[in-house]
Amino acid sequence: MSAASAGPELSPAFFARSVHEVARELIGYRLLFDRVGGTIVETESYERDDPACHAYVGLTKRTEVLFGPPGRAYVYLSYGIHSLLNFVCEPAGEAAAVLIRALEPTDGLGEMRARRGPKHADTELCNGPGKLTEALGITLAQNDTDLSRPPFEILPPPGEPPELVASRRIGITKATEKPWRFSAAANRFVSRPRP
DNA sequence: CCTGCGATTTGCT
DNA sequence: GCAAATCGCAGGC
Repeated sequence: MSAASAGPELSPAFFARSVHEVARELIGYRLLFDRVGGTIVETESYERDDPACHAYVGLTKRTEVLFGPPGRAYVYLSYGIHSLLNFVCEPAGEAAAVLIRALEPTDGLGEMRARRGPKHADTELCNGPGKLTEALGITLAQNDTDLSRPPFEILPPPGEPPELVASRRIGITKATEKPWRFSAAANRFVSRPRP
């Protein structure tokens, strides 16, 4: 366990370490956006020297957020449709991020259904990186914004963090062998069953 | 239960 | 010009 959280507020220093460490520790934390959100149950880590990471190509207009200071949101458009939320990690000049892949909804289920559609079961509201941003109302407007300030709120687990499972990352074609997908064991809100 | 496909935009080659 | 860190729906078993 690391640390450092004196108050309920999560400081940028939390993100200024190994992206894989942060990705593991985030499981069990609560993520809220405008008071809507839930417990993080699935993450993936991407590092600079990683062919699957956007920063692999170096510094461009798109990746400058990744090369910037830790503790910011990196939001980009996937398949022209979905906004995917990442937390920028490691000191400025490095380039790494944690992709938030699934939440167990705890707050604002009504608003989530208003955005996602009324017929979704609880387990289908936030069980995917594109689904959770839609449920929370996160868009490209949040790219390069500060995670330690409203409307973002990231809170440590109230008790013991859940047991972790590491497996291969999903939906990528490069560096698929890396075990950098982390999820809460036996949790029904993950995006897909683990191997 | 599972597999296949279209949607729709951006960023880099 | 095309691949992409996805999703929902259709259709088959």
